[in-house]
Amino acid sequence: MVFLWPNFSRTMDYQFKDIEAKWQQFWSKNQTYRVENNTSKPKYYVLDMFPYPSGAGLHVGHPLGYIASDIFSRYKRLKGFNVLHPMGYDSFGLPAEQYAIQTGQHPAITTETNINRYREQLDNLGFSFDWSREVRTSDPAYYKWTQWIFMQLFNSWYNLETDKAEPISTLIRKFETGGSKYVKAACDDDRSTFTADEWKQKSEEEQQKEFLKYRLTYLRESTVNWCPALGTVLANDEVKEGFSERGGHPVEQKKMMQWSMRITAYADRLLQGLENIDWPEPLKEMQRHWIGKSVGAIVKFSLTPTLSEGEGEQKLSYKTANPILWEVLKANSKHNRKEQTEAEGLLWQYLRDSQLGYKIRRQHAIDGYIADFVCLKKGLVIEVDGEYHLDNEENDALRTEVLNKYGFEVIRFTNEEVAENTISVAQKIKDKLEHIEGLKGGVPSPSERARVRLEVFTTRVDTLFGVSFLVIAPEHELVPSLTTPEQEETITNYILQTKKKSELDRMADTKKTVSGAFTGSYAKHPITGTNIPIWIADYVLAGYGTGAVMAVPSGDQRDWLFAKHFNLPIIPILDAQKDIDQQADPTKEGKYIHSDLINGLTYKEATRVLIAKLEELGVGKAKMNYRLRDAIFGRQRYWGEPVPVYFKNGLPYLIDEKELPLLLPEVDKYLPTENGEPPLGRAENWKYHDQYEYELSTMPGWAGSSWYWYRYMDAQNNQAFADKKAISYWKDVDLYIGGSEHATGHLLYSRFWNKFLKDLGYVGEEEPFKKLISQGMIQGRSNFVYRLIDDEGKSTNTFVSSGLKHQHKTIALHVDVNMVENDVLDLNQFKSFRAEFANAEFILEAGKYMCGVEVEKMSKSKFNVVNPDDITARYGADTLRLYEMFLGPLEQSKPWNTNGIEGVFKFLRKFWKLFHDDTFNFNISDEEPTKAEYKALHKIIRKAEEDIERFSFNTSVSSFMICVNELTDLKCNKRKILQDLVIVLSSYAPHITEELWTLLGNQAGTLSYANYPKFNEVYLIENEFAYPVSVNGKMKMNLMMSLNLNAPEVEQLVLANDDVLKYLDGKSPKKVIFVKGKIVNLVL
RNA sequence: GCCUAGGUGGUGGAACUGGUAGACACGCAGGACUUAAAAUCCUGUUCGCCUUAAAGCGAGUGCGGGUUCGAUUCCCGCCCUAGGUACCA
Repeated sequence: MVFLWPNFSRTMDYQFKDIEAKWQQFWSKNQTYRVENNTSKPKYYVLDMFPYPSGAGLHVGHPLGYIASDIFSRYKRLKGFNVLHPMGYDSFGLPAEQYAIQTGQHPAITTETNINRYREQLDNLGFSFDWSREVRTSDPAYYKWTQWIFMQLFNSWYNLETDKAEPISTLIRKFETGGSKYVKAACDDDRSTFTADEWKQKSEEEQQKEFLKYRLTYLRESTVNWCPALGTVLANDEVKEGFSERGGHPVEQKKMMQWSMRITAYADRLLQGLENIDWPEPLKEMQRHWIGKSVGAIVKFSLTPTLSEGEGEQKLSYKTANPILWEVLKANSKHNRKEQTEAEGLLWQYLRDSQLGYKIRRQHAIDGYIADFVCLKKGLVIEVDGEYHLDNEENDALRTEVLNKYGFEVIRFTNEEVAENTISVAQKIKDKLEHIEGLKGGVPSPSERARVRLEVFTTRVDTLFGVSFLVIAPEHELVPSLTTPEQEETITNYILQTKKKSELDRMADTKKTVSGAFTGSYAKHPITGTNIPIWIADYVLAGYGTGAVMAVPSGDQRDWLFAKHFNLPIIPILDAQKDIDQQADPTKEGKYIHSDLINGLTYKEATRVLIAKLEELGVGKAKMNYRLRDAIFGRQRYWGEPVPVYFKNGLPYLIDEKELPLLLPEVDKYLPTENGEPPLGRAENWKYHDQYEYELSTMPGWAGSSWYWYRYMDAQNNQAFADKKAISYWKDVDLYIGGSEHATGHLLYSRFWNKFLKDLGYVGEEEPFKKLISQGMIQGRSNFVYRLIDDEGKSTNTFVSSGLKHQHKTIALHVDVNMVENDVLDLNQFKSFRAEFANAEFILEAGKYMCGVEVEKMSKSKFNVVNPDDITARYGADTLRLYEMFLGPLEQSKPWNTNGIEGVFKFLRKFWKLFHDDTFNFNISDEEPTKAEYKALHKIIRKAEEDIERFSFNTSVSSFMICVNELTDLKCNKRKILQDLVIVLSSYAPHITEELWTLLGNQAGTLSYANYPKFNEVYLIENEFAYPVSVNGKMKMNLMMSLNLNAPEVEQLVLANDDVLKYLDGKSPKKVIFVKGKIVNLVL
């Protein structure tokens, strides 16, 4: 291929426009950066976080990381690596859908338009991406594999014994051979217990239901931000203070059945993995905190009977409801009986009047819940659930747990089961009733209930003897049973008060006010047996740990405040605790006091001894606790991956793998249906095999990005998400550059999926991203003009320069930064900016209008957006690339300021001039370079190498400038120097160097694969050095001396020097410090 | 509150392992070239004092201490800024 370009560069100054266009075309046509998977070269994988293609296009902040990664990739290529440096688009997402709702345009179309614009902008910057590997998450050929991974997750469970994910088939084998007993899994809390025989007798549906409790992706009821006015679910960041960000409509918390990912199974591995990856410490800290592992202990406090004698052993017969809630429950129960569902009505006909031989009650209150049906004698609760448990206020799992605690067993049926086969359901109930052992003596008495133990989680089990009270969350399930009649009113009031408070909480300041209420009950200390009062308080959260804490006022500030406020004892436990009458002292130093069997021990010893003791007594054990929750994996949106699932009898099943991808169906509108179903509910005739309902929610934004780095390895493969050979060659990402805003989202989910894929043997590495650099944000730098206000407070058409504004009454207006240079306003541009400014008058300072400055987020509304296209048009891509790096350290956030760009542009012109004579004729000499010239070159060879390796791009740009300044001073135009300099600079400024590379007589396109010049120390060795001579550490003068001299020789020379003697003031120094090659210091 | 990063001229920043603080660049000031402007080149530019000048003196890396012959760098206490996070037991 021959390029016919005018030979302009031989007769003209640096023409960046033509040069850059020429090489961008050349690289594209010749596929210069196409990467092969089969080479003998070592691999290096450099990845950027791929962008979401928004309608606004790129601003100068976006390419910062791409430039850095491109420099690094080009550098590694010169160093002989086979570098994978791909780019793609995270193209599913909300903005496109929002736009579609507003305009009716299909999101695929607007996404395509945006991608094309992004591509054009990226192409302008001279990146060495291999575009043949581009991925788009919204492309069916891509999301086919996202769906496929979802299916693998659905078909897997987490075996705690092998500590990895395994196919469900291994779980089945375990159930069939040993029942549920020996299965150790990360699973739902409400899993059933059964023997192998019982398992085999279970129906297919019962088995499926049980699997769902183990699968790594499963259905769970979760709370979402539901906005009735918009008819949609909102993300957390779309909700501002309880209202939707768009439109300001009220948002409510609603429970919905949602797909979830069992990321908690991997909590510990996600934590451990952080030890072995080279990520910024703050980012790792964020993930650690997000996972929130606390190593502690569960301690069980038994409860002492709370009711007065006589009452104590009385059976409650059928009065099983919680007395506090009775009025409410009674009303609910009545309402429910009237509004019973069809299925409940059907079933009741078979259960009523002891037809089964047992007395069954319906809508019967137990504690704080209403059971659909209950047989009190046998202690069996029968629940009929809607498919999505729509009626459900409480969490089913919690409910079952509570009922189990009181000795009830719970069996559940779905509406469909009952409706389709009422008789067999009734028969199952009868069987159960006949086989169940039943409650001993019926319903538990208060004292029996009191035998329930209160579990607390603590990270400081060593403080056990400093416990002076227990605090449980107001929502804790045992609150009703623990409340004595005398305290009923107080407790009820407090619960009401907390409920109100949580609503107002957001408005209120964060100042801590102490509040709580005494339940009237006591617990026994597990070791000493003393009575400990039980309180409720809202500083204890129901959702963390066990929802109950043992309060140690001497060691915990919140407990301390509580104790002071309610006049509870504060027990010192360590001899090192100080001032505990002033505040809590959480120290672990010193020896224990007042602490029974651990008196005199240290923290470490005490913890070990106590846990052993608790375990021996069966009242506690060591326990790990995590803050991490399972991740919701569903959005009630259109523009996302469809979930490859259909429902049969209310249970989810996967579609056949051969049927992938499950394509996103066409819909008439991108809004929810009238019944509040997600937009996919609008799709016509969209049924699995024309009969079963598909899942209507789509996958969240992070689905497609949780594995995309593997797709780049083998982007066109339609047999697998990537070929095994490609994966074993590229392995993992060596360098990942992106924004730290993805710290706990994308970066955690990606690690999770990677570990899962590794467990199943699809990939080889435990961690996907070996090294990660988080780039700083580029902020906007806004400019302001100051408009005079007249006496009546009205705006005038006169504007005053920033330096004089304090002499007048003014208001500040944002002014477009593109009509401001070095904070000086271009008055003509300003006048033509808006009609109202056409006749504007100005009060100038020193003949100029100076604008005010503020650093803000870069956004259109603040008129501070700088488009990279404008910069490249004016200065070229090479200048922009260098300038973005020159701005400062990559990891630091900084405002964009175009002010310094001239300096970088001048540098490139100076560099160009080295190769040309005064009339811009290409002019290079083959003479042997001088020592000084070699020195300048080898300094930059080493410096650029060191700086790139530590990602200090700003300092290397400075060093390039120094080098070119030196060579200019030396009037160097020697090939031996300049050709190597071209290679070293090429990763930063690829266009100008390609041009000069060919002018030097090299083959076009070969620069990218040249060899990085070898550094030779010989050129930098000096035999003399201008030693700084300081007196008492203050630098006074430099003294040229040979580097071969040793300490006594130097001392002699220095003390004989006339200039030095001036500083000595006639004294002789007490001591002379000499560091070879560094410094001489005279101590007087 | 806690975690993390940071605080250096008018500005962006440099000084990598305790050894010449302010490299490089912008801006500004003065000058050369030009009819003029742009571009380019040269000189100066931390602050204060002193000086016709050359030179010199003093202070100085958020504040206060400490270690050291020597501290932007290490230690202790405090203040401020940015990002993250929270009644997490």
